[in-house]
Amino acid sequence: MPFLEIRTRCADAIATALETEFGHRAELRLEVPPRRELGDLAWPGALPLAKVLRRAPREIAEWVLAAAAWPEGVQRVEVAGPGFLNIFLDRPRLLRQLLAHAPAEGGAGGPKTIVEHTNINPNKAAHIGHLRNAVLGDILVRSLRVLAVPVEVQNYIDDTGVQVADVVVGVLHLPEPELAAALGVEISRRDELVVTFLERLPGAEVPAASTRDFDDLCWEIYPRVTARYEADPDFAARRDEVLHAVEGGPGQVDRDQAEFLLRGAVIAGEPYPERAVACLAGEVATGNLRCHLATMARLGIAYDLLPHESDILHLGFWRQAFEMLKACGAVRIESEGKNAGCWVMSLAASPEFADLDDPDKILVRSNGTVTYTGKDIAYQLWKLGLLVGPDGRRLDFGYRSFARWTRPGPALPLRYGEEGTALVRTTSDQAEASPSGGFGAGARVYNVIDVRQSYPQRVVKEAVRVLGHAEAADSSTHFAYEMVALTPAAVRLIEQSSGHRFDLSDEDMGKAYIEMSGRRGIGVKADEFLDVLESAAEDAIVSRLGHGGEVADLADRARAIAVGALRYLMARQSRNRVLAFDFAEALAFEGDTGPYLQYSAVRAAKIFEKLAERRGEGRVDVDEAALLEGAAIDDELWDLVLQCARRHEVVAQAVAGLEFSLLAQHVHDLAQLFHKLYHGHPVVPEDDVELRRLRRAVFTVFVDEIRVLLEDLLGIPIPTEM
RNA sequence: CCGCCUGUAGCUCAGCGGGAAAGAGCAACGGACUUCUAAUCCGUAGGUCAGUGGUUCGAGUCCACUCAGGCGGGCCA
Repeated sequence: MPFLEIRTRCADAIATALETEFGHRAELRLEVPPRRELGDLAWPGALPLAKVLRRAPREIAEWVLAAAAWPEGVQRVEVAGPGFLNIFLDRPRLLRQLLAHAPAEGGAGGPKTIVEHTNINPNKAAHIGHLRNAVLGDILVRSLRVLAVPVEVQNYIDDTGVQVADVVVGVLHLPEPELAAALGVEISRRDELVVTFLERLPGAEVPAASTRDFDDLCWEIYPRVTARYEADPDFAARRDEVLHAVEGGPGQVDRDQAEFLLRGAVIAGEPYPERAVACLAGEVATGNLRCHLATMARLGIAYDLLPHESDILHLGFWRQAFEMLKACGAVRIESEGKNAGCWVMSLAASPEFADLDDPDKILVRSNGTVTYTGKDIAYQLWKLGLLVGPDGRRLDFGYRSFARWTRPGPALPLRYGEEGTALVRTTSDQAEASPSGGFGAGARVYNVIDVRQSYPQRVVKEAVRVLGHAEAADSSTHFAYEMVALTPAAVRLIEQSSGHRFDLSDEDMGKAYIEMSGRRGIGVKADEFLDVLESAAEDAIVSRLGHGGEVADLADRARAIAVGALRYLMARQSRNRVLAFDFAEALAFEGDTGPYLQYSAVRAAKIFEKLAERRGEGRVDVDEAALLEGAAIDDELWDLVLQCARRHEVVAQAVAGLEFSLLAQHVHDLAQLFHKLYHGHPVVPEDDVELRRLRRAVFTVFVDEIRVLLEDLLGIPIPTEM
């Protein structure tokens, strides 16, 4: 990282000069000035020092300039304006250094970091809101990897929750005509409908993504169930029955047996056997999960581990966490009042929660079941390696391979079902050892969860703290982001194309945005939207061809462009603003969009292609780079070089603030600089050998950098052509 | 009632440990394709950075208050 190095050396030089000249010690940081005529690095520190040292700021800057031992690589230093110290770098030198460095060279490294993201309830198809979570989480993972931090990616599966139970209730108890309608089949007896439902489960480990999958089927069933809960209070009792069965677990009952038992119960008119119901719930969760993996694979998003909530329960993780909380007095059972019979964690002692009217959070309900927050505490402790049994050993899951995936490059394509990396799920059998070993026990943990869950996330963190792990609590970060909502125009469009009526009030439709709701079936499914994006990209490619013939890899190109558009859309908006989804805006491929970035990479690659073809020249290698010494690099070329050098700084800042709009902005600026140069600095037609070499050198640095930024960092694939 | 977030061009948004002249894109208008592909580029126009007060050599950025909108404060997650 040549730029980081010279930046640090200049800062050191200034700090040393300040100390010897004025006896002043200070941590200082150099900025990159807004315009190149103001230099490449700047120190504004003389201004605030003026008061302390009782001297004019310009005078201080002059002193520092004269006294500092400027490192090699600094061409000249000036005092400017009211007292800025502007540093100009040796341009050809930095360019040569960049050419000598491997593009993906890492940084600091560090201890293992766990990122938990996606976490979609496995009871229906993913919608575009889930994509925001997954894309932000994935970019965090990629950013950490660019900084050479070892990362483990976990996708938590809430397979024993209410939402999965609701779909099971639908299959077992929704009136036959409604269930048949949701399934899209003729009305028949329930046992046949149950079979039809089970037949729709994915056959493969991870199926090819589509909008007619098992998760889409559940998408139809779920809102019908929630609607019936409201209409028929007795129906809600069914949910409790199912939840109770799920909690007991399926035992040894497998899918075939479950099907047999459920059919038998229908025919005999008897209650459903609990183990069969639990098995059905498990199949629903796993079936949806497999579909979600397929959806995320379209975006190049992969995981290392799928921790299941059922395993946290069955392996007694919660029991152990509960004992730990009791042992340190963090929880107590309420004997009276509104929380009578519940185990609560008191937050009164924590200043963070001082403002709450009711500073208690229920972890165990009066009926003895654990809340989600309770289970999350156990999970968080495990992630941090702090869940320790009475024998002093770390509690751990059993593990089993869930699917295999492969990805030839850093971005697309990601394929499941091929030899490659194992995606592992947890199991309740600790005899099943981890295939790769060593999951969990991260030194730092990020939970990518939407902002509405800030309160329970604070509770989880506080639990870690009161258990005596203040440092671990501080290393636990809730990566909060705002929801994705729909513009009224988008809702109307969905109503038109789907034929569904959401019956929203005029007041709702008058708002700036409308919240999506899986419960009501209001939303844009992820696969649906990706399909629309891909076909729009195909249209754009074809229309730009004129009447030119066929494109061999049309589908691949369209896929890359669709993914680029979507990922950039998610990255460029800062995380704490509601993303109001609008089709017209999301389908734009021009301007400040993913394809704009991709096009810069494609154009750059094309230059080298033509260069090889017409002049037999290629990239500028280290040997040829030596010829660049003393080259006159104009401001425009230099801007691009400098921007290419700033990756580490930008990524580190983005991770520190969890703000990826900074990354988006950085890559956009870089692409913009390139597109401008493209017009004014031709390479192939340039006959001057020296000038051509310089441009080749700058574009060599650019091609490498834009590839890292798009593919490695943002997960945006670069198409062959556009 | 309390807490958090948001308010920047007609629209959608950047602007991040205060720093040099407020930036993109879309929409509007005018220009550039026999060229390394125009998903691009150049130009014009468009702003009391919600408001008021404060801190500072310097505030869109920090502090206080006000206004407007959103989200939380569940034995849902």
